[in-house]
Amino acid sequence: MTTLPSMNISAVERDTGLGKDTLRVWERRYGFPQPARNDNGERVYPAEQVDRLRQMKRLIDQGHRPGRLVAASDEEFAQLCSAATSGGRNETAAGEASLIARMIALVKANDVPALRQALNQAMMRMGLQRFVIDVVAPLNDAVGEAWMTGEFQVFEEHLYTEQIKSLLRQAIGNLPTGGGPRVLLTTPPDEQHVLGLLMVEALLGLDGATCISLGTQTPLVDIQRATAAHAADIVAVSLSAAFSGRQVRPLLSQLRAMLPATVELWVGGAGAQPMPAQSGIVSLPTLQAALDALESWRKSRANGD
Amino acid sequence: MTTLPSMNISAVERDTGLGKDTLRVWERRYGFPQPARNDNGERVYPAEQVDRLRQMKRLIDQGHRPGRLVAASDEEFAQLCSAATSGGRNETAAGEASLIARMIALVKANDVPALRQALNQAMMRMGLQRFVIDVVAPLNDAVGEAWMTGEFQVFEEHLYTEQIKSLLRQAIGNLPTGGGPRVLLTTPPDEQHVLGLLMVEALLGLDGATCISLGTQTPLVDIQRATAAHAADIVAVSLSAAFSGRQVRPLLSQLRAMLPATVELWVGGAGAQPMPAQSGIVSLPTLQAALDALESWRKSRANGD
DNA sequence: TCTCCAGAGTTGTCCAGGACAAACATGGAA
DNA sequence: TTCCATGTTTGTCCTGGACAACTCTGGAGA
Repeated sequence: MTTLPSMNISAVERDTGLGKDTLRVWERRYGFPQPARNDNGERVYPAEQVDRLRQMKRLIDQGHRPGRLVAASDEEFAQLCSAATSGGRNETAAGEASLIARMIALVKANDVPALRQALNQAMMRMGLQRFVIDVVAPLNDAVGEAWMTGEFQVFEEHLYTEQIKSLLRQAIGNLPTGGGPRVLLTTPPDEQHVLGLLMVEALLGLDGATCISLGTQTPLVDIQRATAAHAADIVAVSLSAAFSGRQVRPLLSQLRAMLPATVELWVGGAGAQPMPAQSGIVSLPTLQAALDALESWRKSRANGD
Repeated sequence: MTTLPSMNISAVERDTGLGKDTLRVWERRYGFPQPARNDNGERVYPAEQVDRLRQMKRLIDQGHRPGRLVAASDEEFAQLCSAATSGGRNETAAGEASLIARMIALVKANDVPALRQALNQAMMRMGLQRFVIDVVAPLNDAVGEAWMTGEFQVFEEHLYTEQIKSLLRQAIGNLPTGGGPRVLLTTPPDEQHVLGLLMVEALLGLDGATCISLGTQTPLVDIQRATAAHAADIVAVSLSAAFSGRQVRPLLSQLRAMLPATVELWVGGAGAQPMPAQSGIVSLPTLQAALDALESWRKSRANGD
């Protein structure tokens, strides 16, 4: 109980998402992190530095650069953390701001039954579509920010995520069987976040599309195979901000090249950068954009395209 | 469409679960894998070798050793793959063998609606408890084996997993609110498999326990914090066979030391090795054992322990 | 003033080859 | 047979170097 937890380099890699090579090269170049060494000469990272690394990773995902972050003073750093999500993509609808604040408080209080009830109630009142767009999406952002500023523990974020997952799956299960386009939903390898997928599945299913979800981390070859096996009209992949920006472009190009031209490729989530128009890749910066894209697909098909 | 997919060392690490260092050292020691090199001298692994590596990883998780596997001929190797799960932990109840074979066929046929219906029907007929123990568990083994012998594509396994997850979550959501012990459910970092967790949650919830699931990959410190925050009586972690055997013992010891002595620590799944009796760790090799452990916990509490 | 581009700086990932602790197997003694 | 000592196997860590891809900066030209 009294051992302050310190981690070896593998554990830090898992916990922060920063590769072993990156951790070593940062130490060499910037002098941070500066782990102790055990008897065998291996790096041993104190918990404090691991926390800092986690925050740095998050800031880097948002476009900051490591060289600047290590040079920043503690005050500057804290300021960056707070300011991080202020440019949030999901504007909180004015009417729901207090609802979201209340739910955040319930997570903080670890009151699962009350949280579940509040979520359920909101969903009933607003309907699934508005609930997903106006509550779940901004709530995700809020939880992410709370985690960032140290207000939330990891386990609280986990608990929150579980509740949302459970709720959305329940809702999706109760949707009538769809017609419309057949949409294959998944994320590429290395992308573990499933919430975006579930939100899209709920919205599209609600609008009458047939969603086939493969869950997370499907190898590209298998996305290709599944598209053929299920005669999908659309492949939709979700990328979180944690998905390193530099790999996005080549990965999507590769996937696009592997799919038949008649199949649309949609990319959503915080990691979805604007795409060149002729790339054959549809970028969906918001959930609303996914609904629009669905409508536009239907129109183009109706016109015999 | 014509490019045969070949991968760099990072991609292979993701796909196979073998670390970069391991891949390089195997090449040095055993001469396998033997990737080509690109213009920059970097390894480029052909898809064929990656498939082989995936199978080797699985066999190693089951206790085989790399040195033997690379020395084995193709016939010996194929035989090992088939024989792999024959010592399966979840004996298929005689009456349900054909049901399971039928479901495997449905997955193979990519017929999601029929699969869903068959699963639902079986669950209704058998009740949740027997369904989980006699159908879901052996079905998981069967899917794993089918994947191993190359009968299933990765995306088919993904699709199957999604359906089971959805079904179990639905069932769990419909359970009445529990009393009994408060059980915290999760997996440690690096363990991504959630199915075992859901099966246990269904069984324990059905038996009246209160389950608090944190999902997968909770850092040990956060398991500790969540245990306190939710006043859990029992912490249950699930380890799949993919969880490397050598890390299990120290990880569980560390976790055990971090929890109050009054909290029981249960370990289930294929990665759960028998534990020394005085270690304070309860090993649950089967799902039935979890139910027994619950009963035994209740008895010991009733006796004023 | 704005736009564009070349050069300098930054950053993540790869490489080679060495080392070592922990896990495993093997064979002989009790 | 059971048990233990000894040799072998295996995964992971280390150092220090390299380089391609990306970002920033300042100056030339419209």
